[in-house]
Order: sequence, then C-alpha cells, then structure tokens
Amino acid sequence: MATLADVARRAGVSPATASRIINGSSKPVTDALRERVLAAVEELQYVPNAHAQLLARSHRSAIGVIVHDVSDPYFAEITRGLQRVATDHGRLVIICNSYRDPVKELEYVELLRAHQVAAIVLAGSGYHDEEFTKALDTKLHVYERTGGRVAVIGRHEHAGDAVVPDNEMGGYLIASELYALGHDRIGVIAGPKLLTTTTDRLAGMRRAAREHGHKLPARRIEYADFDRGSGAAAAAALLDAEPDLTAIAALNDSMAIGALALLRSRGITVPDQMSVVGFDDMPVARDVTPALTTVRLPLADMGERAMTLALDEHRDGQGPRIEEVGAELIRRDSAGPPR
Amino acid sequence: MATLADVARRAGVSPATASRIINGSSKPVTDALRERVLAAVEELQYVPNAHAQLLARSHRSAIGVIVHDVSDPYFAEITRGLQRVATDHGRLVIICNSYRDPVKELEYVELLRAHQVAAIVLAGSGYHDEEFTKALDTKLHVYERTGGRVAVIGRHEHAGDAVVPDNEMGGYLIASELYALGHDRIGVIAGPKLLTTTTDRLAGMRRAAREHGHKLPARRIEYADFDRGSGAAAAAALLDAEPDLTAIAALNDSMAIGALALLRSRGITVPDQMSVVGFDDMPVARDVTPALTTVRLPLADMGERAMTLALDEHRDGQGPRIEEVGAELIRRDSAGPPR
DNA sequence: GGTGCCTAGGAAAGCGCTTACCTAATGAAA
DNA sequence: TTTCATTAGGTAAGCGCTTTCCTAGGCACC
Repeated sequence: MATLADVARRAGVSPATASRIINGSSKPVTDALRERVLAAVEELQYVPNAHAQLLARSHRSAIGVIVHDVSDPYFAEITRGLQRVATDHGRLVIICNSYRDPVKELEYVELLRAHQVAAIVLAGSGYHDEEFTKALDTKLHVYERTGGRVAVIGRHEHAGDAVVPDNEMGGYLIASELYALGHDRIGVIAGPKLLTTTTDRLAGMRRAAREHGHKLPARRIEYADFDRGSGAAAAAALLDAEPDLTAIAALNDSMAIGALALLRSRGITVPDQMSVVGFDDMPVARDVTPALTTVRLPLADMGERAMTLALDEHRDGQGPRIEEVGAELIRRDSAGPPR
Repeated sequence: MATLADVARRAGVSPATASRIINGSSKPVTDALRERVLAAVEELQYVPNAHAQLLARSHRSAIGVIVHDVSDPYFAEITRGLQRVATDHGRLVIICNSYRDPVKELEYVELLRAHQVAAIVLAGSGYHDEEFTKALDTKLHVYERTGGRVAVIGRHEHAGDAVVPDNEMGGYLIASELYALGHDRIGVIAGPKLLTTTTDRLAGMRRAAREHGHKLPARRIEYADFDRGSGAAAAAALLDAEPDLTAIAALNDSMAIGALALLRSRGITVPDQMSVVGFDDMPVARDVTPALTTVRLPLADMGERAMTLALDEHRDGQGPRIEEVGAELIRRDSAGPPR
C-alpha cells in the first residue's frame, strides 16, 4: 500500500505539503507542486489510510446506529430516514444489527465508542430487564460524558434525546376499531414479552377494552417473535384454544400476514369469518389480500428526526429532548363487522 | 476519553503491560498486575481507540460490502448470508448502499480501501457502461494487488472471485412456463436497461421464445426500476399499448406485485384474465393474492458462498473462481392457461 | 541598501496504540 | 560462588497521518 510518504517522495515534496494538497487545507500551495503531487497520487493509486487520518485529526465524524435488524422492513424504513439526514450532513453511518440481543447491544455501544463515532443512535424497543437497562444506561452516560451524542428511537428509559412513537395509542386505535365494529372476542398476537414495545401496544389495547366494557384475557394473548412464521403459529394456537374468536389483532404487520396465511390455509375467510388487523403499516400491508387494516407509524420520519437530534451539537444542556410521534389508523379490507 | 496511558498510570504499570493485559497477548503477566490494570479499566471505563489499534497492528480484519440497497429484500437476503459467514469468522462487516449509482460504487471501493478492509464484496448487477466498468475493474485490481481480496455477486465482468446466479436460465424458465401454458402475447416488465441483470434475464426469455417459435417484440417490453411503483406504472403502460396481452412477466417480484396491484385496481382477475410471473422468490411472493409464480434464486446461500470466497486466503493464484448457482421455477397461483 | 512583513514550504511533534527488543531479577546448573 | 537460562516487565520505535511552529526567500517601503 502506498503511503503519504511515498507520494511525497515521488513528487519531491515534504509529507506536510502532500497532505495539504491532498485534502485541501487552507494553506496556499503553488500550482506546480500541486500538480506534481496529484500526479504522484494518480500514479501510485494512493488512498489515505482512514485510521491514520482519524487518529491524527482526533475529530469524530461517523455516526453509529444500532438496530435490531436492518433487513426487517420496520428498521429498513427507519434506517432510510437516518441515512438521508446523515448523508445530507456528509456523515458516514455505521449500522449494527443487534438481532434483539441485549448483550450484543451493549457490545456494539462499546464497539462504536472504540470507533470514535460522534453519535450513537439506538433504534428499537427497550427490554424489560432491569439489569440490562441499567448497564446500557451507564454505558450511554459514560459515552455522553466523554462528548458523544446519543439519540434513541422507541424507548424512553434512557437519558439521551429520544423519538418515541405512540405505541400505546396505536394499540388503542386498533382495538377501538375492532370493538367499534362489534367484535368482543379478540385474540391478540403479541410480540416478545421482553420488549417494551409489546407491553405498550398491549396497554393501549387494554385501555380500549376497558372503555368498551371488555377485557383482554390472558388466554387470548399469544406471544410471538414479530415475524411471519411465528405469527402464523400463534394464530394457529389461538384458533385451537379459542375457537369462537371473531377477530385477531397482531402487534405488527409481519405477524398479521402470517396469520392471514394460516387462516387461508384453514379456509377461514377474512374479513367475513375473521377480522385481522396489523400494526406498523409496512409497504406489503397494501399488497396482501385482503389489504391489511393497520396502524401507521411515520418510520422514515422518525429516523430523520432522531438523526437530526443526534447531529445537533447545540444542546444547551437543558435535559433530554423527547419528540413524540403519533400513530394513525389505516382502514383497509381485513377488518369488518363480525358475521 | 481515557487512554491506555491513563489506565497504565493509574495501575502503576507501563503502557506495554497494560496493553498486553487488556487484549490478552501471549506474554505472561502476574495476576497482581493483571487485577490492578483491569480495575483501572473498569474505573475509567476505558475503551481502546479502534483506529489507533488498527493503525498500530496494521492488520486488516473488517470486510466491506457494497450493495445496491440493504433494505431491498433481495439484498437483505444476500446480506444475511454474508453476515452469517463473517460473524462465524469473527469479522466485522461494513455495509455500503450504492443506490445503484456507479459513481457511488467507485467512491465506496475507495472508502473501504481507506478503511483497510481485508476484503470487498460487491453485490448486485453490473452496468452496461464500458467506462465505468473499466474504472471499477482498475480500482479492484489495484486493491487486489495491495493484498485485498475481492468477491462479486451477480456480475461476471470483474476479475475477482464471483458467485453468479443463472439469470439467463431464470428468464428462460418463466418464459417457458408461460409458453407451455399456452400464452403467446406476453408483456415484459424489465428492470433498468443499464443493468446486466436485466439483459441476462431478458436473454433467457428470448431463448425460450425462439424455442417456442415466438418473439419478444420491443413494444411489449417496458423498462422499470425494480420497485413496486414503477412496476405498476409499467403494467399500466403495457396494458394501454397492447390491450390483448394474456400474460405479464416481471423481472423481479416487487414489480410483479406492483403489476398485481394495478390489475386489481382495473378489475382484471389473475390468473383468469391475465397471468403474472415474477422473479427472485422473495418472501412476500407467497403472501400476495394470488400467490406469485416466480423463479427462486438461493440468495442467502449466494451471500454465504461469496463471503467464503472473500475470506479464503489460500488462493493458489490459479485465476478467479466462478461459482454458478442455479435458478428454480416456483409454481404458485398467479399463472394459468389463457382464458 | 537596510528593515520589516508576508508567504510557501519543511521539520517535527504528536494522535493512541502495539511489539520488538532490552534489562533486571530470579533460579538452576556447574 | 560463578555462570547462564529464563522470565516479568519496561523502553522506545514505529503505524500513517495532521498541524503547529519555524525558516528562508521575496517583496515593498523608507
């Protein structure tokens, strides 16, 4: 690998001059030298060593992002928003998938800190795990104290700035919709029990139930993994245990689609024999049949806002900023009155 | 930020000893010192500066991956395979989205080189652009010459090792299926004209057409962008220009789904009034109605194989290794005999 | 022609770490 | 007792770059 010294030698200048020419410092340099150096760069196919540069300038620029899984459409959408803002500011984004593993999340915070990122954005649900939450909080605080910026999406239990979707309201909206349509025996396909997102969405559903004089009995709740396969399995379990259900609410669209697939395989028509609602309004929700009634969260927008918070250096130290974003019911064809 | 020197000072040892303890060198160290150093690390919340480490060891370990867009399910699946193998080998993966922009692709090769990655994996179609292809090839060669490893997925025009899906065969399979069902007026929703993937898949369709004594006239081919929206638009254009089509073949599933949506909006039933086939067999293909007949490419597997090639240091210099992977027709419900 | 000021370019001191090499102390062998 | 391995730990030289500070030359001015 050619180094800056090689380039300088070849051009017959000092490394200092070569450096100044190569990344345009404010120091003026004669055109003759400039050309010689640029020619040397070209001939040697020189690319500066990013680590050496970062070390020498000791100036943080990249942004670290920790998500559960970028290939999950939910996070893909958030990431899109994050990237857009970062790119506008000329910042590089380093993405880490925690695959919903708290331990990995902690490791990644450390890794990003080691890589001297200017900010860490943490997207995805929090965990019901006191010990982990405290550990993460400590790590983030340490990072902030040494000049790092932190922004979280979808969790409120940490100190940094936050963008929090109104999961509770979303749960309230889907449940209210079903009760309003006349359903009262509603099965729920929830997400992992460990996640606060699951709890929050369920809480909203419970509030709607109370308002409509109903309950959400535990036997009508199945916990799954926020993916299609487990959604289908949970739907099967629900149907077997409670054959008289008239509606199924899944706490995300992937699981709702899994449920739809299962119902189809059992010859149960939607929405005639069974209503189904999802959550998140991912793009596919429009393409399944029947098109999914769901709740929309402005995911890309949330990403943009979180990145904006993370990049905003002028924090006048007046405590964490919390931006709440609303949920919106999207009525499509998968929910109707009970037969 | 605490540095190694701080830790050493606090523990009353030299930086060398601290370094050896912190990342377990082979040098033996007394337990007493070890404990003092570890305590200091804990107290100072010390995290080594990754750039300084990388610079000092000048030993490349991370792997760079350039894809068109990770949030596109096609690349998400490939990336999953790449990550799995990389993780197994304890390698960090840096993912870059080129958004199908050749210029960005070149820039990212440079960036990854600057970051001293051990290998670069380039996934996604090649471009019909002589100048760019040559420029990329040069850059990759330079990188290889300085000890970097290169593996590409889905393009054959570069020197490194390659995993190439049989796009031509895939095109042949979907077209053959339609001809066998009795269709002869087939509309094609192609991908961007600039991409070799588009050309290859079309070539396969043309071969099938010839074998069945048909043609694929240019007026029945619409070029779109491999996404849902443009697929729907292309379907509309096709229908308007050629009202007597009996089948539409889209060169990926997203566009096929877009076409399905458009047909539904026009009240055209699938497969009765119109057959539709896709390409790639993304997970959603099963969930749309009717379930999509398509061609499966083992995407995650391709990712695994490419990463394996990239990590394999023992190249005995016997030229690039090319691994071909097959395409498989998946019959579902969206294609049937013409009415 | 001397003084001072501005300028382009170079010398060198780091950035935070790793590691080859050296040293001092210990114990075993003679 | 002397000699020599052997060992734990320290010293210092980089890794490849940036940037501060300095120098030497050129110019205008008196």
